[in-house]
Amino acid sequence: MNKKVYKIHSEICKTLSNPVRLEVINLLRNKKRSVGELVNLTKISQSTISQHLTILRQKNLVLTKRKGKNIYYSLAYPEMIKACDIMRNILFKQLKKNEKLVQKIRRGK
Amino acid sequence: MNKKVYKIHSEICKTLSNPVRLEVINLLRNKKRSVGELVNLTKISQSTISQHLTILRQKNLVLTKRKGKNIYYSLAYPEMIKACDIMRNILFKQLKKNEKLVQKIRRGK
DNA sequence: TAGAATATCCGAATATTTAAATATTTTGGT
DNA sequence: ACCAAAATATTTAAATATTCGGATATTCTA
Repeated sequence: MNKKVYKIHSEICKTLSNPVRLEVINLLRNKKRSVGELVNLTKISQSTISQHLTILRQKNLVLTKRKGKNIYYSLAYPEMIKACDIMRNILFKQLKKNEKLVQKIRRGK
Repeated sequence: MNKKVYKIHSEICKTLSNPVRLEVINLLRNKKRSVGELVNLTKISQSTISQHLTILRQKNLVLTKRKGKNIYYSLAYPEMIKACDIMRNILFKQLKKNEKLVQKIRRGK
């Protein structure tokens, strides 16, 4: 595999490696949402949300469509959700393992 | 979804958002590999490879097992590869779209 | 216990994140 | 067509984080 592929791949991952952007992506899972909706749903500042949407747009991970006063964002590649879900499952497995470890240590005392 | 989940998820993605670590993960796709093997296969400095392996270990994304003089690394969650492959497919789709765009612009001239 | 394999420390260069302030864009009413 | 207001985007700068390889340290085996 060409090194350039890893570089580009890493940039996609970097785009996903921010909690705000992951929350936004998750909110776009099956619905288009306007910027204002995303601000309300996340309770994150308009400026911050807009900046993160800009990043997602620049990386071509979201699409935009104006409807009246609002601009609606949606996922450019809905299969992105699958990748996120796999990672979330791994995350949950890790948490469970930690729980078990904590319990073992407790019992060991 | 709890904000903490997005935070942890973002840390997994951050761990993946480096070309060296992605190359290592890809090399571990179906084989255990020693540090030296990874250095030789990637042509990346021993120091750098080791630092990235440390990060992968800290995030519990790889497992280690000593065999003689070598320490062999393997994937803790082989399904991680699926997530990577989905992202790589998205990446390829994006590249194809760009190619097509370039051709359109060329024809338009 | 020497030497091979791997890990850590360091510091300079670079990148990311945030919200306030400000700018831009577009609508909807007249 | 024009204007006020709503919606969204951009700029800025300080705080923080990441990355790299050389130098060095540690660990383990034979």
